Amino acid sequence: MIAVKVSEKSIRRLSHYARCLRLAKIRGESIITSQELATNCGISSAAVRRDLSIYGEFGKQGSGYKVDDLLVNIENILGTTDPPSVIIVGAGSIGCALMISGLAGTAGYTYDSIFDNDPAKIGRYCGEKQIRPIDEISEVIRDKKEVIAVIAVSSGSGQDALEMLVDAGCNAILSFALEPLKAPDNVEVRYVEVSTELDVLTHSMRRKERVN
Amino acid sequence: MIAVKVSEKSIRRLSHYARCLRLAKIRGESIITSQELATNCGISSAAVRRDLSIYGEFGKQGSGYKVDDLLVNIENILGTTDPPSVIIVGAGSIGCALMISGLAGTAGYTYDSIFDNDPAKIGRYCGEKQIRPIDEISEVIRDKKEVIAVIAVSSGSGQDALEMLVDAGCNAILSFALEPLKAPDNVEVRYVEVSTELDVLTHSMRRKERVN
DNA sequence: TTCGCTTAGTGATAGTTTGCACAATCACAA
DNA sequence: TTGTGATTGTGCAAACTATCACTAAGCGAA
Repeated sequence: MIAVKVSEKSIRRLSHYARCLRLAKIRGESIITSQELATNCGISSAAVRRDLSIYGEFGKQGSGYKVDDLLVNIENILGTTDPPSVIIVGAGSIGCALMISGLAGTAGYTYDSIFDNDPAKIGRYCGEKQIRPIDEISEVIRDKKEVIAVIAVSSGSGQDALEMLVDAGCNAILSFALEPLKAPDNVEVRYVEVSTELDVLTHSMRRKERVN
Repeated sequence: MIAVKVSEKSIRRLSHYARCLRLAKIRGESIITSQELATNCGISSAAVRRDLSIYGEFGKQGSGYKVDDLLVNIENILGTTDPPSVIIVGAGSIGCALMISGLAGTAGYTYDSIFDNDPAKIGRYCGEKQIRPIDEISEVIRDKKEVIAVIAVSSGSGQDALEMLVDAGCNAILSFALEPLKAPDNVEVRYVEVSTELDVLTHSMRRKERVN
């Protein structure tokens, strides 16, 4: 496959399409149109077609896209055909909740293990898995080769966690920490920013009041 | 204040600036430059100045921005000077974790209450707060006037939860549910999409392998 | 087959966002 | 007061993104 350079927004949308396709598959549908995908994802059908056409011609004029084939193709593009393991750093309430709630309905990710540096927590269970001491992280990362790490440590320790992960060879991180983290260029860091989402909601709510 | 029409991206960045400013305040700094804000948020200083100049001239050439004043101004713009209450629908692991972990370090949001429809859970504690029956939601929303609701229910029940909230008068929702939700135009819905973030990370990781 | 209907793929266009670069302005020191 | 160094606010160009609207192609019925 040719590695096309494409925007992050487009990749996010591919992820949404994949989710819709999985649902359509469950419903037993075998064909889906750009219009249906668009409605499900809240965008225009032209956007859907454009996103998909970047990578090839997956559809058939007059009918639409084969659900199974398109899903396979998108998972190929995303690389989620054989998804990497996910580990969690920090067995606080958020870390444990992620572990327990699992990732059902996603591309097939599974939480492999969870770590903490608090001796009192080590050995306890989060769902099925026991909390492991943090020094075992590098071993796990080396074994798995490819790992996405979720940082769910308490405020202020995010940067330390990141550095430990990077040293161990991890290059994909999803952080729930509030603070912005610094990482080398070859490491991709993304954030789940609950507080920013709340700010955006507040802004929109208050703006409406002003306008009305 | 004039209600300027502005992009969501810009609002998100304002939220980040606010966070940086709070940290700077804690560190005891009284002046901050666009360059410092930019470095902290991982963007260019021109972007910072542009975002801020949309709403007024908050800075002083030659020195920078007064930390306190700028923070007040941004909180005014976002509407977070007096932030709305946040309620949680769904006392599963994620809902409870949010309640427990709290919102320290944010604009000052507090989780007001948490609801579930499972009789077995009602009355139990999530941190300080007892889980309340779901039929009390509309009462709470009416009392508070302005509420942001976090949907953290199990897969498949997201739409039901949303409709109940909308009926009760809530018009700002943050959903952790996987499925895309349908809502009236006057209701703002945002999503925390852990699985999409993982997909984006996987894509970036796998793309690097191909290129190298 | 042929016609009419549906839908994918895409060139062109309009709209947004970003980044550069510089004039205007301020603080401060001599 | 005058000169120097720093930093803001912004015009402009370039890059990027979304949208329209059309062509080409497939499907099914008569």
